[in-house]
Amino acid sequence: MVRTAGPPAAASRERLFAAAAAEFASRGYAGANVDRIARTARLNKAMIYYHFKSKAALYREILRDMFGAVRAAVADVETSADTPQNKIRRYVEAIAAAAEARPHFPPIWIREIAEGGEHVDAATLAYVRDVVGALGRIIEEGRRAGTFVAVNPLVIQAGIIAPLMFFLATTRLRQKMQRTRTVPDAGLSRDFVVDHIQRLTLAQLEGKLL
Amino acid sequence: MVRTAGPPAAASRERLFAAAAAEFASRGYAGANVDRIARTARLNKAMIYYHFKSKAALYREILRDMFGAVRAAVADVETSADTPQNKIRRYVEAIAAAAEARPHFPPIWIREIAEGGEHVDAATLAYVRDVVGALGRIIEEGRRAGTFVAVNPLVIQAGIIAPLMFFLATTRLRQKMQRTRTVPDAGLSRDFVVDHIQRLTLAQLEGKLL
DNA sequence: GTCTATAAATAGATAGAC
DNA sequence: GTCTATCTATTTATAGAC
Repeated sequence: MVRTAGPPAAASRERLFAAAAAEFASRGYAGANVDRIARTARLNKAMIYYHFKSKAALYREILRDMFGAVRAAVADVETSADTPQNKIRRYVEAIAAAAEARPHFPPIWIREIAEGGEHVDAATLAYVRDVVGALGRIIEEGRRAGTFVAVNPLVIQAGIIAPLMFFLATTRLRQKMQRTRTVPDAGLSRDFVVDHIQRLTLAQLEGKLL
Repeated sequence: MVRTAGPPAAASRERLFAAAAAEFASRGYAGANVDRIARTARLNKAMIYYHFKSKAALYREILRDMFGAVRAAVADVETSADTPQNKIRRYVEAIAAAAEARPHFPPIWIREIAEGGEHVDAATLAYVRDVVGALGRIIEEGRRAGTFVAVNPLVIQAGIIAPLMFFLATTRLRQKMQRTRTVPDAGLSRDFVVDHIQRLTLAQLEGKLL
């Protein structure tokens, strides 16, 4: 089958998806404008309602994509053959990688937390639960092996997600605060932060804070 | 001076302020509705424009109140006579207390982070800078005393703020996830979390993660 | 699949009476 | 200080042509 000269139709849905992700990330659900999303995708507003049911449905699809990716990455880590310590390291790394592959991920996730999961539907909520569930099983594995102490998985999850998302989402804000050079940002690289969170998490799990 | 029977006029401004704080917290700046704010305050929408200049000005006033309170509490801690370790503990406690005194605080702060400080004006930004500056001086004091290692204050600040705000802001979300009882929430009290963050922060500052 | 035009609703802001 | 009524702009969503 020969393709026509213009942009392929299939790509338009993806352009809308990408434009919407960026818009929701920078302005939030309520602040997002479907007209602007369409223009960014070089399409018309009506196309959003053609490809997606509504603004809300479009947003939910983005949420499912985000947490579906995290769930898959984390499931790989859990079922692999590795020590609990390394699984924890790779768990942190996997979430960081999934978030970095989607620049809209940190702002959107952070906002949903602030809103108490207002737009999180049942399907997405199940993904989130699976992610925390996987972490809980890794912790339990380490506990049975005698290397980890018993800790609430939610505490550990919060200790990972919170600084990670904050770091990834605050790039702009940190630059804004730095224009007056009050605080040094040097050394705050992505790898540094991931490494830091890995150490912090393992220190908690190994009971080194008591 | 004898008070009249009806509600005193001075109180209406405060009712609007309180209603607005709750509205901004649960829906974000863009999602907030001035009409709803007025109704919650048992007043009319026009009163918002009488007491405040605009929706944006009202929001900025709330931000200044939030960070002004944190700045004051943190300044007290910094200038007090205490060991650097205790100052760090009290620094965490002071921020937690300021946030708890204002239920709207965690959601609003978290959102501003996601938005890169979109609505943060110069006055508020100065408050934030003072807060991080105070932390930096406490750390430097401990470093000179030989008890702390040199660490970027922003890393420490993020390590405190992120889990703390997440915990305080996710009460609803955690309840939502718990309806199916997949994850236990027991033991996740306010005091537990503050204590945990204090230990975590000191462990970093004392170089115990290396 | 893609567009223009428009309906329909919502929301920020103001005028003016009391 | 407080209200009602209204203006104006924005925005989600749809109808219908191509």
